[in-house]
Amino acid sequence: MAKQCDIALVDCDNFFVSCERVFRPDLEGKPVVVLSSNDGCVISRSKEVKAMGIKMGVPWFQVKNQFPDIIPFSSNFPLYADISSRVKCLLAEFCPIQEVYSIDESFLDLTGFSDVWNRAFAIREACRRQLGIPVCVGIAPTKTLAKLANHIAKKHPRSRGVFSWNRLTDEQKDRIMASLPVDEVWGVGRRLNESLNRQGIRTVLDLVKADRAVMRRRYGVVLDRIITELKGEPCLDIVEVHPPRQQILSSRSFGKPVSDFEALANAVAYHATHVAESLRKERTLANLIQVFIETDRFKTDRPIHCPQICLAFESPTDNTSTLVRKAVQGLEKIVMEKVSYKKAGVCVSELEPKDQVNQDFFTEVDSPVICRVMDDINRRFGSGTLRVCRNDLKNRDWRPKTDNISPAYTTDFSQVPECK
DNA sequence: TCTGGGGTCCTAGGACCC
DNA sequence: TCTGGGGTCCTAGGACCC
Repeated sequence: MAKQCDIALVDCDNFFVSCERVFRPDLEGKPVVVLSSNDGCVISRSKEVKAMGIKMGVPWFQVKNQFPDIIPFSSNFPLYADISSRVKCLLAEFCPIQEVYSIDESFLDLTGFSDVWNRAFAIREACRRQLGIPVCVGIAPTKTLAKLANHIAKKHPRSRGVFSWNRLTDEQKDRIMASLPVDEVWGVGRRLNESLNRQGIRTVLDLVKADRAVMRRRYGVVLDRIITELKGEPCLDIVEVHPPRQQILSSRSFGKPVSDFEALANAVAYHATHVAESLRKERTLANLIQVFIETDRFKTDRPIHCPQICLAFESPTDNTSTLVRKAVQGLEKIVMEKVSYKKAGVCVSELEPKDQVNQDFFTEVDSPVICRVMDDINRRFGSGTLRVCRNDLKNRDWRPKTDNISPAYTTDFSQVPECK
């Protein structure tokens, strides 16, 4: 028999809220939410908020008046990204094989350690004590089961934050799977859940016991892999090094509707700049650029207009000026006069690694010196210190609302908290 | 008044080729 | 009268994730 693997999923508890609480310990035990861009939707909830029945993703305006005690934060991604990287570094001290799955989750391959169970508790303790971030750990032979085990660790206080599938008897496994609805499974979303329910598959156990051939035919390879993993047979590997991204996108809803062309061009230039910086960070070059603008999709009394255009570069590029120029050209082609837009974005694709691009004698593939200088200055003095003209601070009417933003405690010297 | 942003993978179907 | 079939590639759209 093959040796059983110990795959751990470490998942931070309500991560964004926990990050805010690191610098605001007075908020411990109080209902706190973090909102999406424009203070639009609830994207992280403290357990007090979950207990009030407020669902993930609900529009903030629908709940804020009803629950005046809730303390809202606009999202502060530089802070969350910084704390996230500290968590990943700390985890690396406990396990050399780590897949960084998302901003608040990592898979660790603990197979071979003699102290898996105690190690999981040690991880939890270290994250709490050294970083102030509560985490839960789920351990299982496969990633899909580790996700499930993590869910149990989070939900049941008796687990004290760690749950191992590998310590269960077969009867216990069946009992747990029979008690969990099928949509708790990683990869079973709303549509699949509805469809499975119609077939009479309501619990995780129903799915595991379902006819494999039928499932495969009806739902394809994805669900087939999920079932295999739920049976304890791994088919998803730990991905230690992420392949380069295939597309890079930057977009935002506006704080208020925008019809002025200069303001739209400013937004598009802002996103093109952002995308160019990401390309240089990833060391990839783009062949295609897509520009899109959208009217308010929630306003049903007027037509929805979502034009987009895709343009090719003459040669692959990561140059801010080139991207901005092309993006604004695209915008000119799709924008309609006297229409109010609510969102704009830029997406690049057909990316290729910079060092593998065929060098063409007549075109410059290396970023021009000016981009490197811009990156250096912006890194040192703050994002946006040096910009192209289109990306000027005038015409920033489109800026999203961030009424409840916390300071950049850990990434800006002028905002480091003071001790008195 | 007010409704996020950034990704990946899979599949079906059409175009095209021999 | 009768009008191939199999393979690949590409793309758009759907579904899912956090």
